[in-house]
Amino acid sequence: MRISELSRRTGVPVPTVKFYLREGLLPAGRATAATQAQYDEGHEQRLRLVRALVEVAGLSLAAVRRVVAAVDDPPRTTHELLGAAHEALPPAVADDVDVTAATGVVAELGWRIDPRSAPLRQLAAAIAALEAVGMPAGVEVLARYGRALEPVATAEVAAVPTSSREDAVAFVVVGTALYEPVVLALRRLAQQDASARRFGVDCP
Amino acid sequence: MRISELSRRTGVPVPTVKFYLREGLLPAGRATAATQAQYDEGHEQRLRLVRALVEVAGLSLAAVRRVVAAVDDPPRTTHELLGAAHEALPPAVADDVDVTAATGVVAELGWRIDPRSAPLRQLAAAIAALEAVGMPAGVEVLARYGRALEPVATAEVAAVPTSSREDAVAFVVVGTALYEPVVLALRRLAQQDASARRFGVDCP
DNA sequence: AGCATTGGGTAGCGGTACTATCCATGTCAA
DNA sequence: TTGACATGGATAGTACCGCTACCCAATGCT
Repeated sequence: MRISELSRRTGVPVPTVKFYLREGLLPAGRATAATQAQYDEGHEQRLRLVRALVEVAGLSLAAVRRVVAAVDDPPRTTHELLGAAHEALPPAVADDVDVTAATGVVAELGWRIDPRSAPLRQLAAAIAALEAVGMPAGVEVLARYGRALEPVATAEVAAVPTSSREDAVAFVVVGTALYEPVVLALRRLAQQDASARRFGVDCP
Repeated sequence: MRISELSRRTGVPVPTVKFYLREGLLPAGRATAATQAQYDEGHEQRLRLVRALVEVAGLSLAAVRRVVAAVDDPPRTTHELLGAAHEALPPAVADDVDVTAATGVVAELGWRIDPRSAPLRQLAAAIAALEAVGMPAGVEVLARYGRALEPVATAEVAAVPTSSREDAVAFVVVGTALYEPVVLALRRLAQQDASARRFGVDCP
């Protein structure tokens, strides 16, 4: 298909598709002439992925670029792939944060975590922020959160397909980023339900 | 204290503090003269909150403004306060999304949710995005996520202090926004642990 | 032949979050 | 008291992001 068809199918304006091509978020089409190129379903799929990462996962184009780079050039092992996906995703946290508290939580949970892991620094930053606003979170509270999330993560990792390399890559990268809004929305909904139960409100 | 002291204590540059004052994120100080004003610990606390919401929760200044507005002018009931906090937080989703799938998940979980609830639309948008990239999420999978998050949300709502109005407001608004990075970071860490267990890696 | 479409490129635009500068007023140490 | 410096208040400017508009020559479609 040509660029206008790609645009029509995905609802993304042609100038924006061109912009993504320039930015390297979308691979170039197969050139058939100086002013003609062909795009296929792979391009359409990639374009949908980029839009979903931007609109739903709220990623910046820079983060999207890192994510699709991980998709295009995946590390050798699935475990490393997960690490690459986590490195690509925001929030970026400086290397020099004090991860002591976060490491304590992880230890309490008995998890095996690389001490340079990006999520570890993100957790450390979040803990520090809670302290800064005068709402410190104790290790046992954080461990309760962690234990609640354990079965979810285990199920997710168990669902990673091992049959095909590409399937695994897509699943890990997309799943990590696109399920975050799902988790956040469900947490908020669960809060509303719990709040309705506790404070007793009539819902229309 | 004066503005420079406020700046020194929080690490926020003086011009930025002035900017926040202009934007209404920070209430004006008590003016003692034409070019002199006094700030107190309340200002310092608010400034820390604004910075935490921006840097850790990743909120835009517009979202921060909505959040602090909810803090300053809280609704009557705690349940409505939670709703206000959820409305103030991103992602903003159009009113006209199809919430059928999201409502189905909520029904499966047996939750009592206002059909106009913002998180319901956010869940609907996330489900639609997963479908668009070819990774549709079934009701039973989503319900498993929901059930895992239930105890967390129940514990959070149970922890809302009822003694003081201000404490409740601060807890709900700040807790909702600032615990989201905690949840996301812990989910990623749990994934890394599960991945290490499944794919067997040596961690240094 | 004629005209819209395409690819390819540059330039501009609107929004966000600051940052710099200016200035009249005020503080305070010498 | 005097003079250096800080402060509040305002305006203007900056840097980045994510597009969007425009232009042009080559091409395809009729």
